[in-house]
Amino acid sequence: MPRDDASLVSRAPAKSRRDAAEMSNERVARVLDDVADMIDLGGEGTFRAVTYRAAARAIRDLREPLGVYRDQGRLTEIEKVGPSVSAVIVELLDTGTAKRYEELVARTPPGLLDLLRVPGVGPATARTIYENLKITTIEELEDAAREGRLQQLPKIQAKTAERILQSIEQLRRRSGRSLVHHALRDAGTVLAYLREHAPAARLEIAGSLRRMAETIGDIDVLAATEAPPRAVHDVFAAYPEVERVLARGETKTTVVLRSGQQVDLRTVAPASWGAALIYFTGSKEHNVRLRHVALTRGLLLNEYGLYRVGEESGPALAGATEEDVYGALEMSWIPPELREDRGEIDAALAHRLPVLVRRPDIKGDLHTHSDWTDGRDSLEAMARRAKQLGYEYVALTDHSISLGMAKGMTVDRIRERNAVLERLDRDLRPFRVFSGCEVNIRADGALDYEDEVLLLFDVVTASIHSAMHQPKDVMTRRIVGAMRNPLIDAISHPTGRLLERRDAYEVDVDELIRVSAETGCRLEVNGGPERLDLADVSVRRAIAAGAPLVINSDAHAIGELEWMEFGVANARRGWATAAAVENTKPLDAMLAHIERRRRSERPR
DNA sequence: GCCGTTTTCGGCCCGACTGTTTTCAGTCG
Repeated sequence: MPRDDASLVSRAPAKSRRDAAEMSNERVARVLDDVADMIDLGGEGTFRAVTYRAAARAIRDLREPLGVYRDQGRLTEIEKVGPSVSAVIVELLDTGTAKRYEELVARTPPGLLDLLRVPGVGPATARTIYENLKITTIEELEDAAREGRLQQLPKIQAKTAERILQSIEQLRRRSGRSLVHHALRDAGTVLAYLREHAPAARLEIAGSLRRMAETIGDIDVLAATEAPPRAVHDVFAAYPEVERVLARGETKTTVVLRSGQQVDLRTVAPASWGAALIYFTGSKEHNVRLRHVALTRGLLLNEYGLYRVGEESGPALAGATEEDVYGALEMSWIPPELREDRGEIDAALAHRLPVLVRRPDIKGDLHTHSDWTDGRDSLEAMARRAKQLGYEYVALTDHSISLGMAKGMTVDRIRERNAVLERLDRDLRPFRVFSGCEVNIRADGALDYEDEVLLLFDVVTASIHSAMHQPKDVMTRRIVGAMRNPLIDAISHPTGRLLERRDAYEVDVDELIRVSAETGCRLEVNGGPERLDLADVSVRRAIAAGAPLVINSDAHAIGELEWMEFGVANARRGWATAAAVENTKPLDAMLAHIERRRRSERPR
């Protein structure tokens, strides 16, 4: 979802009848989130805001459209949806807006919601800033901070003003790109619709989504058809989720969906399918290098095919499939995840591309959460789904004690939880269920638990959840300290970045890689679509240095276990083979690892 | 605003961290 969705104007509910009839769960959830923000800004009961936010989240987790719940009179069965919220939802579904929402909009200064997007600025600060300086835009906030006006306000001094300026800069660098799971969801529904209705021989997603890039710009859809492509484009433009058509030509249509996602459809003849798929998959840099390789052989490559220079109007040497085109250039076929001009073309010319890790290579997920802390499903539901997904084992790694927000586990609760896990472990054999923990690394570098408590677990991953603004050397020492404890198996989301939301904290990743290779403490490739941490380039450096990796979903609900796929894609983008990833190893290797850990057998 | 009873209000996740404060408010997760 593009970032500018966050502005008040673009987030306002749709007014037309047609929109109202089809207001999506996401759209309703966003209005409820706005209501919560505006309640906070107005200073009326914060718990009311908490409820709206909780309802929005529950709605995002629904598996059916809200319309179905309304029609069956089941709206109040949704968590946190009572009489008031359900009335708002019904109004939204029926009319596209709601009185409660309109009233709040009317008395909230336009643009004030935007101030909340600045990390470090919450409702109280936003209100102070507005009441004293009448500031309602991020631009005005920036000016005021630069001119020193901000720090004349109560509770705001130089340091706070400085932090606000930094946050605004971060915000500026955000690009309005979508996270991969959002883009994938939109792409899936578009593709399903086209496959059912459009007269096309082939349909595929191309572009950054096919390359499984960290974040996605437009969704590119490629269609092959013998017939004149007009009919395909007509069907596409009539897709019910289309909000507006930006461009409409003979072979290309660009639309914006209700979700805010832009989608391009292009059509080609089947004989050009492979060449077009390469061209529209990119990256641009990959294509440039590829065309250069073609030219050195006296060939010309474009989206229609591969030709001898000067014979572009004649028959193509290749073009129907990607394999044909790469083959005609005497190269191996290149997996889309590698097409970034980072050496893959030379490797393909030498037929020395690595065999990349695949999702079925993964034997177990070692970072998952249950409703014992901040997850949304039970230990049993998580374990059973993990088994269904074809793994040999799973570790439930709920949060440690200091994450109050996540109901961190006391020693008593750890023992109680272990009893449940032991029963599951017996019941689901030969599948194995391990007791794990995501232990917090505190500001001073200490772990939340003493070693004797860490020994209550089979699998422990450590991570940073607080004090993210420490200097680089302090932060690095903090993490390295955890890595040198042989009871710590891995470091989760090693840089703490949240894509499109928060930069990585200052940390010497190369030092983490070095210590990882030295101690065997693994570095996690986190599959959470808003983390994908480590970044692909760091994954590649880790592999080169011989640092052991582990790919995890960090799932907080059963549906999120499939985020493993994103972690695998990210590892592939970092050229990872199965051998570089520890949790591709089978159960007996995992059991041996747990046994070694129990005896603390690891270089420190 | 919801929830779950101790059925008609009181509690709602709560601790760490930061910056501004000498005891706490705001933000975050």
